[in-house]
Amino acid sequence: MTRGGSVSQATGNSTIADVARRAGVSLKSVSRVINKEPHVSPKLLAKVSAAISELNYVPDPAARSLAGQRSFTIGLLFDNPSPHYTMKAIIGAYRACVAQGYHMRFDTLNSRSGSALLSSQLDAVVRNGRTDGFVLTPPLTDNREVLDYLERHNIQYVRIAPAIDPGRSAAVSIDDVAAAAQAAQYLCDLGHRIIGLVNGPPDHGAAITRRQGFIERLKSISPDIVLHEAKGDFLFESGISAGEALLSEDPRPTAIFATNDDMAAGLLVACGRCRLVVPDDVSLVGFDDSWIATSVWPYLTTVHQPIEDMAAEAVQLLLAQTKHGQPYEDHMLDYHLVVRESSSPPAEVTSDERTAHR
Amino acid sequence: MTRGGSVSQATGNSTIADVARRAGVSLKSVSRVINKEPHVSPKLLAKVSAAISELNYVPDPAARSLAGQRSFTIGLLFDNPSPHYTMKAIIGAYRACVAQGYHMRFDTLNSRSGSALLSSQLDAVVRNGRTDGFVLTPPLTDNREVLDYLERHNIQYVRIAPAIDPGRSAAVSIDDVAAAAQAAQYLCDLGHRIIGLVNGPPDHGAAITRRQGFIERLKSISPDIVLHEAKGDFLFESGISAGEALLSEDPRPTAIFATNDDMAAGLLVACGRCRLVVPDDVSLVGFDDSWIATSVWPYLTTVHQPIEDMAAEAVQLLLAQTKHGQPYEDHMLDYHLVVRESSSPPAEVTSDERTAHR
DNA sequence: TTGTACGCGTTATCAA
DNA sequence: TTGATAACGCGTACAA
Repeated sequence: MTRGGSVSQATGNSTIADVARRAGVSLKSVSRVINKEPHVSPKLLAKVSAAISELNYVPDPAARSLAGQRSFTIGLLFDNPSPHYTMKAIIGAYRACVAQGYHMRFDTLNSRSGSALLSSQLDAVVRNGRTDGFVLTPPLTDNREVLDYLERHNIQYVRIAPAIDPGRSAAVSIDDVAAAAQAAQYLCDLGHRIIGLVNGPPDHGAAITRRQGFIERLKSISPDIVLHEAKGDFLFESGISAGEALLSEDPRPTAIFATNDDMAAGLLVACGRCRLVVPDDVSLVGFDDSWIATSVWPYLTTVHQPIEDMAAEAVQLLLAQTKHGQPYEDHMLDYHLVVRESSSPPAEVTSDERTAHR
Repeated sequence: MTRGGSVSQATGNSTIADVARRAGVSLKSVSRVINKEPHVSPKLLAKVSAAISELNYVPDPAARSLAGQRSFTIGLLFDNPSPHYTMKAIIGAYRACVAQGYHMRFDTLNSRSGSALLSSQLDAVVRNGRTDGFVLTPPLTDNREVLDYLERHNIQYVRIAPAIDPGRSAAVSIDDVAAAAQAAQYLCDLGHRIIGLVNGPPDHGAAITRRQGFIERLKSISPDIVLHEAKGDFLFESGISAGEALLSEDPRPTAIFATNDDMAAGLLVACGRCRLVVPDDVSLVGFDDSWIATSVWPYLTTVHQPIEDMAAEAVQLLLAQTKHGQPYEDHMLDYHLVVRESSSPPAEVTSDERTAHR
């Protein structure tokens, strides 16, 4: 109030012209610095940088996108049944977007609708979105219709955890085969020999890859291991029914691996209903290390997958690829098994039972 | 391919000039229609509307925000411990933003940092955000420093579930007092007379309001009801420790009300550790009806709060208020008790115990 | 390596 | 009630 006049200082909205004047250079030179273009002498860079920070200058994204080609917006595409996965992906991608001065949109597609509907959904997303590119999360990652559409329209995209067409686009993933194998190894090392497996939805590439990694390792450890499989769809409820099916098998599994945490939490319920104590009677291992893994009791042993980092990394790859047309990179991030309270060696009785049954 | 030439049709990027030409009017007239400005004759409106839909015209947000005042971006501010609440709020707010052609940002503030830090966090958010306004979620809703800052900088905002300074801003809420009272009534109707209460963080207005509503109703039903209180912070872990404290009370509560679902899920764990069966030995009631309420077993009886709708409504109020400077509205949305498997009448033993203790 | 002139698609000002 | 014209802040083409 008493300061009077100049509002522009307070809100930090100086323009590129202010910076140029203050640094004693041309508009274009400032622009070069902002966009990290080549042909900028060190001392010009220094002058401009100084002016920018003195004026607290922040480029106006609207003006940039109007003048340039880019919208400074990227889109995150989902069709994921697990809310926990979605949340982490949003957070991670958003972090990367903010860091780069980008907007983020997210949209949900229904990939199980017909191909006509799918393509009209894509039309809608693409048309009013004006995005510079998309990050695809599973299972969209492995949907060829989506991939084809994007390529046909010349739209940049990066995939998270693709299971098909490697090299078709930039991608960020973990080694699902090895991760699931580690879970199998862990359970066997604990002494389990009768093991259950809860699968994910059949259109979900990672679900298939995890199954494969888990089973292969089991077989390679010993041909005597008994494996029971059950269907699932990555949702909590399907974990309950899968668990009830698995626990009524004979011989009954002493350990169950679910291909995601939501279903593992459902297994916990099934165990409760069957009056079985976890981990004493049944060991449980999940996959993802999402919030639900530590929102149930006992806390779930699970494979930690850095979903936030993967999404952030995907955004960075996308931006790098839109700026300089680099060849497709495939970034492999680390996973690790997190051992918590839902797993332990099988009870003695169990091994007696097993021999009795043979 | 065979259609030849015109690319502009396919991608839908026609400009306001195209529309004006096609409708045979001036640029400004089209602009008026788009922005629903007054002084537009019906037949002009009809011509322009027709041209717009024929050309599939969508205004360029970048150009709009450059020429106009608005950034077409609103911000959602969080400092919420519960990830489930956050996710729902994001989804709801995002839905409303997309419907109105707005971008959405979200940022996290740490309101427990000192006031100097808080205000620099706000500076950062406000400066590089260029948002048209903010939606404040609890507990930021009741942080006077934040409110003061926003008003001092003349920034529009809407609060979700405010507990202080009613009328200071537009707001969206539910009647927390009545909602908690209904939970109390429900438990008493079931026959419970020894009841536990898990509180939320002290800086969280709704937590206080819920406590108040719950206790008042209990007292009004009967002065003989025994109430045990425990501290909590809205997180899962605090539910566990609160539960352990409550369950070791003498007389032991036959029912516990947690002021959010995450803590109620923690109570479930405490019950398990104490070898108490829910709901046979202890009834549990939560608040929010978030995902976790149906990701545990037994499913939680809880008060459903329409978080997504509240956030969406908040966005709409904000946009209405930025466009036409209307007076502050306070929208009250509906809640309802969702009875699931975590609650039942107290076991007979319990009422014997109660009389024995008196 | 640096600078100049122009245009991006829209809204705002002012006149008709 | 309508329309012409000047910004908005920045990137791009081209020139120096």
